[in-house]
Amino acid sequence: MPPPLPELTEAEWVIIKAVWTHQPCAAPTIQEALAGSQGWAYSTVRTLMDRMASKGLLTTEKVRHLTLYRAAITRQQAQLGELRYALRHAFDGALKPMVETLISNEKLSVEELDELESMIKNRRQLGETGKRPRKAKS
Amino acid sequence: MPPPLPELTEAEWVIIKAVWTHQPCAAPTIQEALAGSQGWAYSTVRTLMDRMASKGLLTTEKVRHLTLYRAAITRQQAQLGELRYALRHAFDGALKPMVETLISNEKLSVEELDELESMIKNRRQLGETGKRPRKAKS
DNA sequence: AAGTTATCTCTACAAATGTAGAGGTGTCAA
DNA sequence: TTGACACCTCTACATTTGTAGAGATAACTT
Repeated sequence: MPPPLPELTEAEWVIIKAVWTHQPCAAPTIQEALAGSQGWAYSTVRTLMDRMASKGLLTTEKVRHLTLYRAAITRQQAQLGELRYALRHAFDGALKPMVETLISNEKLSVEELDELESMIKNRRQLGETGKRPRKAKS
Repeated sequence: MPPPLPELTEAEWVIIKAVWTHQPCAAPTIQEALAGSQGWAYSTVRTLMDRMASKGLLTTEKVRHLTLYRAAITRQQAQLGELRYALRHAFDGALKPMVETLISNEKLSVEELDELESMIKNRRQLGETGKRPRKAKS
């Protein structure tokens, strides 16, 4: 079973992003894809991928001599896992301060601010009709 | 020198939060403060704190026999460090999708949505007058 | 069939992290 | 001046993470 909301290390992020792009794929494919940015040896990539598979982050399938890998979690799950980690530890679960910190510390164009604003409006309507996010557990 | 935007491990978060609350403080104070929630031995707490000090996350000052600890970074720095990690790895630096994910996956009351909305309005004004966040580097 | 190439498996090792025991030393109260 | 107590230092060990070499095996080419 993949962890529902995983936390990935730096190296794992690098790997899984390449897997999302290339899957289903073999380890050498990933090694080559990352050769430029990381310069990792084949055995490094392979070890990382196998460890990720035993953690349930990737799945493997053996086709003859070849091992095919796929991501066992979606990008959304991984993203949410990372956010929840920050939310839990850095903000004690308080979402508003977290969003505040983001908005006030990072650069956003006026257009992006517009889009966020309309997202919020949209969101409020769901709230007022009593609808709650399906995924929100806790 | 403290790292400008640190990333903390789970245990480090637990420690530094207690230090923010109690500082300046001795290791036994923190150990006692966390006894209920963590049940860590004194030497565990002490080792963690000393490692954090050598990483520049805490400072120490020796008063006679006693070692006094203080946080070397503010809560805001630590929070931002955590957020930047997520932003960099999970969202490839794209802030808007990150905020979107947060807003659409987590629960926010209508009041909180209101507050976020007015933050955004406020933010937009800064943008339009050409003002840029002082802290935003990159 | 033999050589070359692609892939795999196994093993290893350093650094970081989580956790703690054992024993030393300074301090204060009797 | 001797305990008792508080706090300290040192050492240790398992696990996770980052990184990779060496040698085995399968597969393709001629």
